[in-house]
Amino acid sequence: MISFINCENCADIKMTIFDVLSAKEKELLYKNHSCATYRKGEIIYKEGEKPIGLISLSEGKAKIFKEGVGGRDQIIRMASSVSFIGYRALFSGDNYTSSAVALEDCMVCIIDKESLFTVLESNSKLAVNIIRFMARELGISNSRTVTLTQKHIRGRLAESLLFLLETYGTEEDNITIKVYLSREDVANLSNMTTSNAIRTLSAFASENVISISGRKIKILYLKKLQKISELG
Amino acid sequence: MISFINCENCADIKMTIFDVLSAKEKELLYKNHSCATYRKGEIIYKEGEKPIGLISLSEGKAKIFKEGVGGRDQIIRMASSVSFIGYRALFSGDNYTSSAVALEDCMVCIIDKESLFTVLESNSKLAVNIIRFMARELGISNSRTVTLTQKHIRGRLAESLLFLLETYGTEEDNITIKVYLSREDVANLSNMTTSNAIRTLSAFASENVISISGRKIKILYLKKLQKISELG
DNA sequence: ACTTTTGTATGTTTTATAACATAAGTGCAC
DNA sequence: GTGCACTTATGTTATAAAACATACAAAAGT
Repeated sequence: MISFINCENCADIKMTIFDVLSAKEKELLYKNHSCATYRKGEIIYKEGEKPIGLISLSEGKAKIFKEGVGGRDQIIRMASSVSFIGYRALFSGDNYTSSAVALEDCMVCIIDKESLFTVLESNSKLAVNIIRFMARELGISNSRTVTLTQKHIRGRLAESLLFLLETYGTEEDNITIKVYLSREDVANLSNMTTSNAIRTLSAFASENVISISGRKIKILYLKKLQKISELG
Repeated sequence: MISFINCENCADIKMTIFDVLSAKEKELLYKNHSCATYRKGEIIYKEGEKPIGLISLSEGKAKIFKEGVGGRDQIIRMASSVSFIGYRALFSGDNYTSSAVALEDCMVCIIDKESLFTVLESNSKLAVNIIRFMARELGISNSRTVTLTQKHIRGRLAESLLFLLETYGTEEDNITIKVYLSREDVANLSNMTTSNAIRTLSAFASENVISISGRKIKILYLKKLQKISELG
């Protein structure tokens, strides 16, 4: 847990990745961090901009997406608190190659780039943690490349729903996915048009695999959804 | 340059990523490395296997691919000497999530996992280099996810040809792509069926954008190919 | 309360691409 | 050299998904 204990906004940041830091190192990061809030729909960072630090999403949910060929967005990641966003460009030294938009009111904590790299160079354990973290992300990305290209619409949508379930969990009823997405976002996550996302969600609902009420989606028949996802 | 100067096989390994190592550290890696050769078509590693070390492709070319839903492969990376392969699983602690096959006779150099991690924990500069390297790979992977899903066949094939050109360069004539791939490999790289790869290559040839003689592909009109790739 | 905008839903048409079929060419084994 | 398997080539058909069209519902602004 990073010791941002003096910062009321970041007090709850639990980043096991920082477990390996000394008190002094944590202090340096703490001294050089800042907080910001974003309202639902606001841009946290944008494709082409230069990263100024490591952004940790302390509260709220965000979508990370790239603009595609015909202006069609592809969501490449759904972020939930607490996790890092925008770290790829920061580490590679590029400008952002994707954008982040708040899906609900968000609180972020930005650790200054210079300080982070100072700590990174002094503490190889942190660096190894980050390598491990990024290796997992790369695995997810490669996997998505295959499923998004090879699975059919139903398979892709089923996978997305499972993915949302895993990422955001459920409400108290244990079946309602705890995220509030437009059909367009669902489509952009699943590589399909909005029409087809609506259509296929309806199909799943009429098959009693899920139930829809507005943007709230309940998973009624998990096994079947998993099967649809696997079969592609 | 990693000081594998005593190893006749690895003498030519120039990995700037290891520049930051001390003589002692290089020595440790050297002592704990081994070499292997693979003939064209042989499997270097396979999806599901456990990584035993960091593999550096010292000579030859290889394709890295994942098996998709209907047994259809998706090539996620084309590797050329000198570069690392199979590092993702090594760093994440997983088993391999992709396979590597030699496209021509290959020589690899395997640095023992334990030794690598020892050096990695003692030298944060190496770790930072690896973080930077992986961040770039993640960017490429995300980018490919979007282009492979959103571009049309012609755009995807054009992009693949440009990608091969960039990765492997040309023969002495400056226009023949320096790699010898089956149409099936081209298809698996571009997310299309073999038929469509053949068809679209023929189309490009009849438009004088490329010329084909067997598996040798010449880029006749680079600008046009780039345009086809951009338009999608 | 009323219009305007935005999102959702669903039917119809069109199109890109896969699937299938077949033939010709190429390289390899014997 | 001859036969066999594999690759390349190309035409035809089938189909999944996009594009388009329209209607309705919900939210937002006036």
